[in-house]
Amino acid sequence: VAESTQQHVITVAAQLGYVASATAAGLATGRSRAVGVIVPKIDGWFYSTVLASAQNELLKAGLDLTLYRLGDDADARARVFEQLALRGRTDGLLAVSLEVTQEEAGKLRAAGTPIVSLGGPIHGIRSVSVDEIEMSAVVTDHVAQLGHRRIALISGTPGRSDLLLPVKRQVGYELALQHRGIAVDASLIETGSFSVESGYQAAVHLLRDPRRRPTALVAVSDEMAMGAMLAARRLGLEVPRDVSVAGIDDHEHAAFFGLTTVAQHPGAQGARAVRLLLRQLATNEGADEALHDDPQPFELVVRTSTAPPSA
Amino acid sequence: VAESTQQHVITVAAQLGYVASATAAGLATGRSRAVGVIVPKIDGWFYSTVLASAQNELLKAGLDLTLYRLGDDADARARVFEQLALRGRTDGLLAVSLEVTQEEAGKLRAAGTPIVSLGGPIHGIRSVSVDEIEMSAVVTDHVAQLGHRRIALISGTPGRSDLLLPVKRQVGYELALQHRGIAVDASLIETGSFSVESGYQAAVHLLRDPRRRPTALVAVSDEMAMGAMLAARRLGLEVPRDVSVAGIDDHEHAAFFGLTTVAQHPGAQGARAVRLLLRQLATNEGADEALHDDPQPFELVVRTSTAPPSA
DNA sequence: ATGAAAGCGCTAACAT
DNA sequence: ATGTTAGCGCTTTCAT
Repeated sequence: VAESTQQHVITVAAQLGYVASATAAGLATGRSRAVGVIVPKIDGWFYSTVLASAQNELLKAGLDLTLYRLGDDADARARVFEQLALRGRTDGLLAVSLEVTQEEAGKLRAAGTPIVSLGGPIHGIRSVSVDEIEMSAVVTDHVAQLGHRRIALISGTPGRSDLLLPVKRQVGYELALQHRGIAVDASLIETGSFSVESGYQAAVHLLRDPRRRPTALVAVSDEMAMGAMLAARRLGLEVPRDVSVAGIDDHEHAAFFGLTTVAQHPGAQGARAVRLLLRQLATNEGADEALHDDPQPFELVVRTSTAPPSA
Repeated sequence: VAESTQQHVITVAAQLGYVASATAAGLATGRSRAVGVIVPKIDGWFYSTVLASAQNELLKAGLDLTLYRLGDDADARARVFEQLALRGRTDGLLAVSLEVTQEEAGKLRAAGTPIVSLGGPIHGIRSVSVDEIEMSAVVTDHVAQLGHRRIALISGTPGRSDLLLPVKRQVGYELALQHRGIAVDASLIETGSFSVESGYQAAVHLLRDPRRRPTALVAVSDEMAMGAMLAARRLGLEVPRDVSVAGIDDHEHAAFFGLTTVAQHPGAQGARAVRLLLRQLATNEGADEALHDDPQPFELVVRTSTAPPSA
């Protein structure tokens, strides 16, 4: 074919706005150039950060991101798994903080695509996560090491989809105390729902009575820790003079609040999970690699909300 | 065919985990059973709420949601529009708070699918949005009506993708003041970046000097208003005794802060936009309906952060 | 009513 | 190296 003719065809095609049909290509190749990301919810700093970086990484590879959000409603959750079963819609799956029933795990497998999980260990699949227990133990130990003995915990009620998270973090707290020879006192443990407001309420309960007041307060999430700081101030207590407060996560607002916390890096985790998935897609290798957890880094960030007890 | 044979086939198919290939169906029908949602970013209360409800609504209809996030990076933004041009990946597009260049608008149109926009008027396409100017005027007027005269504004620097939003809200503020016969004082206008922290900084600037201090403070978003409340407290001022503070949006934390604001309903807006899109998909009708804005409801929510000036 | 066949628009394997 | 052709797995139209 003559050079000029080729040029002409290209020009005309462009003018007509021709673009190759992704669907047809998909049929022919058997790949959809899309990966599904399953999240429990999308509001909340952790999820949106993971999602943003996953999207970024996928976009670089020219892959679409199909979003599946489970939500609180059991009905919607069921619909998601149904939809996922529609084989061939995605080339791979990224499951974020997902804890699934046996049946759901089956549907996931039935999707027949590579899966990588982030932050939620699903039996038999590659997972990227941090050591929640250790992370929690690290902050708790930091507080204990400052000399505190009456260290309260604002724990969390597990949601439908992330059951283990608060439990693990509570275990870390207990382990750290035991390690320092401090007895775990159940009356020093309150439960919140991961929101700022619930942290506020829990802290009010814990701090209200001056006789029983702890000298330090560890919250299982930064958002609850911020609520606790607000509560302390409202009760006329100064942080860290009257109470130390520490959280877990290194939320985007943590620096603003001067909150001592353990930082994890959801963006990096998301990117890593996607790259893992991409590699699996490229090499078509399934379970050849070690499936066990791939522990992600975290580090203690000491700011101004913790100090030795003033007594 | 015998009844029993039919049953048998169905059973075997189920056992094999057979599911119809969405791709093949897509090729045959010309529809992908997915809609693309374009957002500037996904962190932030407004976007994640819209996204969640859009996802919900789509799921009910059995449609996938393909997420396109523009991000701050021009490169990534360009890639998104490229990707979108891959015709046939989506049956429709929902553009959230999107402001596009001429060229980008062209690519959007080239996608050849129905588009509905939410919160960002794009020339020639159906859009669901609130009257930003009026919304802002309503809070400002509420504050003025309480008797305040020195009313400061924490405005916003427009992001790459939502240029007009802060401008419109500032216009609403100015209009409301003029309406009450109050001169707009440029020294009473600070600019933030929509974050809690930037609201804090802006408020510090505005409130630091007791002689020039405004008696009330309107922020162009609730997050900045919360930052302002925190700043006021830090400066030893009590809200609303020493300064009134009001915001716009009715953020999920607004009630917790006792913040007076104007509520808009991103969830309802998202659901409405999706339903509009769905109808367009079903009826294949393009521009037959009125394209002009479809104003969404909002209402003033008076809480405890505003009161008459104490002087 | 049921079944056969002709595409949908690509990719990949083939023959030239 | 280039051009040709046979599918990919559905939907839909057409003949039975």
